[in-house]
Amino acid sequence: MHHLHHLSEQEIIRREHLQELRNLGIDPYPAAAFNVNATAEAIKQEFVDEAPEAFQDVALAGRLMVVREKGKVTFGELQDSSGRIQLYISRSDITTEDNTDLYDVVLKRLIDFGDYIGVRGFVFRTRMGEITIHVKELVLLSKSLRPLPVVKTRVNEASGETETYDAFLDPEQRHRQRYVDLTVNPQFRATFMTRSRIISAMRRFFDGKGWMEVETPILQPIHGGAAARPFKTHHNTLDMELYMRIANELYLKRLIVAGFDGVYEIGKMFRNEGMDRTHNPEFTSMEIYVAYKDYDWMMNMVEECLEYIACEINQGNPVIAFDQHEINYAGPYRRLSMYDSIKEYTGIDVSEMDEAQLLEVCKKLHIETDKSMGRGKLIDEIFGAKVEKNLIQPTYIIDYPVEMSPLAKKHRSKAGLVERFELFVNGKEVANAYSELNDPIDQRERFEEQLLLAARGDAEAMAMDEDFLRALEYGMPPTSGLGIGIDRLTMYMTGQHTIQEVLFFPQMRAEKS
RNA sequence: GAUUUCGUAGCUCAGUCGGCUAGAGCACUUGACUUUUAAUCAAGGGGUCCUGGGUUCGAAUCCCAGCGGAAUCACCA
Repeated sequence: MHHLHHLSEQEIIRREHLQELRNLGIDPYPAAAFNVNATAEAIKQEFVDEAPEAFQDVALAGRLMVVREKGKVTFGELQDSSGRIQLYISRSDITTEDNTDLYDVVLKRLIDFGDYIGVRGFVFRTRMGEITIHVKELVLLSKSLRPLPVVKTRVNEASGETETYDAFLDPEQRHRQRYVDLTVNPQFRATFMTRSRIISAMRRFFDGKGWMEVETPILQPIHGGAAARPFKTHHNTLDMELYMRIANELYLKRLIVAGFDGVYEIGKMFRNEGMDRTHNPEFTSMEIYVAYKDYDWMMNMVEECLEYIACEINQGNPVIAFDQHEINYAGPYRRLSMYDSIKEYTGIDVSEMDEAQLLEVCKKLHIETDKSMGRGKLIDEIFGAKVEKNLIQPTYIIDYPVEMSPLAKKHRSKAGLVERFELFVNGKEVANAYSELNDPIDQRERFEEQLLLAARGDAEAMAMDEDFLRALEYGMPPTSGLGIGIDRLTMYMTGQHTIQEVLFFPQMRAEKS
């Protein structure tokens, strides 16, 4: 956006302040580093009145968020990455008798709420009991030309609770201007910090097992590995249609073919589908493949992994509340077959039914169907409508119909099923895993069945991937694979109800100019 | 994609049944104040009432269309 937006009165005033600072010889955007030796939270936690010696020379930097002028003395609040601490600035401390400009002009008039400043001084406690920095030196580090929303808080003396006034909570503004959101709403910073800790704990867990983090292509000539509609793009030099990946499964399996025992990738997937509070066009998934294992082993591994992550972010406690539910991530989780789960929640045994009978069941249960749906899809519809929402505590649904899972190995003892499980928490899927199909002839037939589904109108059916089949023909060891939706796991582990709250920059419509 | 609902100052919001020059708090400007804390006190400035049509003597308000947001539902993780 190149056009100048109409400047508000306050923006014009701040630009005037900027010019006046320059006229006084003060650079509003100085280049030199300002070295800090403390943070707001650390001081507030560590300062003790009996031993102030350790806090005689502290240096902090951050935004000046609240200013309370009181004549020749000013109180302010400095906000750094850790939190806020009060500043006490007295004119006689920062200026000389013959020139009080730094206080009377610069601080009181030209420095605005939201500016970045650096301060040096000593820590003390005011009469009102607040730990405060007595400022001896003050420098402007960066001028703010737009006024931030003014969110005020105070502690209610009766209840002891913090009350917020004029909160900045409009979702559109918060998401479009996340930098503003995170500046004035410190309560939302914690979610993103936890997200980071979830991912790093997961990495630590996998790395500790000796598995290798890898990267595979995002631009793919064939979109495989999942059922979803892709984004298309075009490479000019190759003059070639490419797809943004909807999954990385087929590439990770190629690496198992290549001889690695365990590979995993944490990265973005892209699906050109609807957006709502649990779906963003790009989302983060973790996929891992481990050779010589099966899905039973994988269920144990997932229990161990999620318990580890939960404890890492929750002070050693694997129980994390979501809504009114106390979700316990410590294993073992309940294991229930797909057919048994449908029987449990509908009373209907669909295990022996054919397509026509399943259509009847759907009709009876008021589930919409269409002609493109095969037997597996119909069973999935019934499951989605009647079972899924009931699975609050971590629950494995195991042994899916073969039609639903073209990349999973046929069940070792149950005909028509595959060795697959999905993990449900809070009524939603958070993980999906198989004993991977490594029989190249079977895999080719499954792809061919997908082509038939595509011909019936299933836009999400998988495409044939000849190179992947070639890899399997060279031989892939028995392998178990797992995918975990990182965004959804983060939602559940941070108590958030929308994916927008766990993404720094959720996709939005173009802003109108 | 469907339904419901919302869009007023930098921010949070009032604005009755259609009726004076569209309001409040915070923020901003000027002034007072050397331990305040939603600081206080005094004075002042600030508006494309989302956009475009329509009805009307008169529209922030009613009608139509559009743009944008939110909620619920449907599909996907």
